[in-house]
Amino acid sequence: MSREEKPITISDVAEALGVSKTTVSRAISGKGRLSAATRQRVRDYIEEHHYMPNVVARGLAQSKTFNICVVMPGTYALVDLPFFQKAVMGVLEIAGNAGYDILLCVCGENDVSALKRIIQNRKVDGVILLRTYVKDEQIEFLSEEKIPFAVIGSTDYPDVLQVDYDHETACRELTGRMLERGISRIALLGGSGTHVVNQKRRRGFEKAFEEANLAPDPELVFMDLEEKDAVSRAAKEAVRKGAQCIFCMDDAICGHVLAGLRTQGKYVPEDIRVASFYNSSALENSIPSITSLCFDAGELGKAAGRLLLGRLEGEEVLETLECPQLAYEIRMSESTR
Amino acid sequence: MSREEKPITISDVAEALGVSKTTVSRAISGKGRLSAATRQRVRDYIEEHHYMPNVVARGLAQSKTFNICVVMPGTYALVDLPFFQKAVMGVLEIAGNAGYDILLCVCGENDVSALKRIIQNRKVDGVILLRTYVKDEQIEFLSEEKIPFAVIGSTDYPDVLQVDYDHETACRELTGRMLERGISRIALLGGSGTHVVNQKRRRGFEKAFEEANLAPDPELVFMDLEEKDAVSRAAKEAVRKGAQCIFCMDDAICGHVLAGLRTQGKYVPEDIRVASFYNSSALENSIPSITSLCFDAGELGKAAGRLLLGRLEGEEVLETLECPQLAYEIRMSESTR
DNA sequence: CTGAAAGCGCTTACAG
DNA sequence: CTGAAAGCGCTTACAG
Repeated sequence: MSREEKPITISDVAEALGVSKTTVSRAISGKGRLSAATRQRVRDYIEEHHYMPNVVARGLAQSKTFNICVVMPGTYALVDLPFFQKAVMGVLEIAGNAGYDILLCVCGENDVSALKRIIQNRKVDGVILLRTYVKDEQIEFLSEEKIPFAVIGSTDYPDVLQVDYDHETACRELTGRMLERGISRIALLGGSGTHVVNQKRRRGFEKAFEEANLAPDPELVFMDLEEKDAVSRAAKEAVRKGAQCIFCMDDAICGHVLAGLRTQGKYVPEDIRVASFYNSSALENSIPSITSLCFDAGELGKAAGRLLLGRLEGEEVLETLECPQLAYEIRMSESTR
Repeated sequence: MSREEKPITISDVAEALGVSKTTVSRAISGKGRLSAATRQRVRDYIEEHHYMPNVVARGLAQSKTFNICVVMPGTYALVDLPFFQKAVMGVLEIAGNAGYDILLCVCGENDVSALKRIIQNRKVDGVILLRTYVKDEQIEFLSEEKIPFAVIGSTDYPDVLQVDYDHETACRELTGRMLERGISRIALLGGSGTHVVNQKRRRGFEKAFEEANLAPDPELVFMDLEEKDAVSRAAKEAVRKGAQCIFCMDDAICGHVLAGLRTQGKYVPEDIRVASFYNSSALENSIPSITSLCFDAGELGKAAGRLLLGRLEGEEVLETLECPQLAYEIRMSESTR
């Protein structure tokens, strides 16, 4: 079936079989009554002649596209993180199984124009956001437009399908373990505070201190570190101020911290300990191995995919906020010995 | 314009203006004669009322989708490489500017079923392959079906739009530089030999030796290294066999080599030198800095996007094979001091 | 310069 | 159980 000899259509099938298009359509979709005999006849023919319904035409008739939009964050540094790549693959797997495809979109925190265009062009049936912000224009827009969507990450906006790990608890636990060992001069290096996940991580960090009747040294908390140099400087500062340990909010920051420390001739864990609130292949080759929190980005992608598809296909009742508490893992390694 | 109050259609516009749908359609597309006055009237109305044509309907009428499919390689290890991520972003930028969106697809070297489904569902107007194989089922399928497509990487299949750096020359040059310095016991560690790019790299490596009237030690060539452990073992072997330098075919392999050497207590470059045929953010934090070949994956993505769009929009004459020789960079760093 | 009408390939009330 | 017909929202010969 090459492009020249035009693809066979539902009319061709109907004609060949001496039935109506209606019948063929029903045999395919399974909707409406149909004698088992004719249904089988149609299916056999279709099978034999490799007929494939034109999804676009079906979409027009049903106001569906069988596409879902996945929105990646626009910040250059972020896009590089294996996290998003893995999450997309997770969504892809679930969507593919249900006959949906993935339309890619990149949005900045303050520029949702790409998403708007896709929605207004009606190219997709639903959307999955890979990252949430405290004030989130994407969510506001999608809610306003009443587009079905799900987010990876948490949000306080009402009625949104969301899936996330419990970052706050995870960070609290990891921090708690260090405090138990009497290590309390801990520096915290993080990215943008406008990301919900970074806020949760920070909150978990602080909670662990509260529970131990301690308080983190504000001088050791460095947020909004958006690029490599800023991270290196913060790491240097932390060392200078006598930090015993550096907590990194994600894998990218951790990579930069490790590089910065090596430049300074500081050894991990002898001179200073290091841990990361998110592990990834970016840290995989590190020696020493890095103490870190392990989350499965692929699982998040799958969960978000299932949530959205349920909303798309299932009963409209599924209006509830959902948040499967996925199980994270704390991996204690050489870097905090 | 929320989803409840149905989106305004071309008929609504026509009715409101007291003209025909034909006229509205022409005012938008710019095709066909139309008085400047009415055209302006239509455009003003559209602007004011935020009318957006339904791209799906237009697609059905024109047999177009305004989507292009980007095919990522399915191998787990590969998907992680920043290269593909960057390339996709490049395509996204070009496609977006032309009003096209990106449909994502993952294909294994021997499993093109995902691509087939997308094509047979007529979800896209064209395809971009991010990786080529010596025997390439994707290319065979797309050629057979007469689907417009472009590839990133080289191929010997006839009549395919392709864009690539000159890996062979680049690798030859880098290898040559080491040989000039009298360093000739060089190990080569590479991934699958079924990838065109890996063959080119190997060929460049060998050519440099030939030009110097030397020959590489076959014992120091390790191909088809598909996972971390295999790479580590190969690195160990290379050391044991007295290699002065290890060339890594890509960033992932290089990362594993560096980790493996550190485990063995070998220092770079004191004990052994290391260089990589592809640089990426994965190596960015490495200390010492790594001698490497630098290619811009984003540029490749953009070039491939332009090629395909030209083919899609432009004259059908554009049947020529094209291959802009993009300029690579050789970055000599500490790891080969 | 402008429009009526057919068509893109499906789906789905409505009849029978 | 099956079909004729209208409709999804556009585009495009063909007339005028």
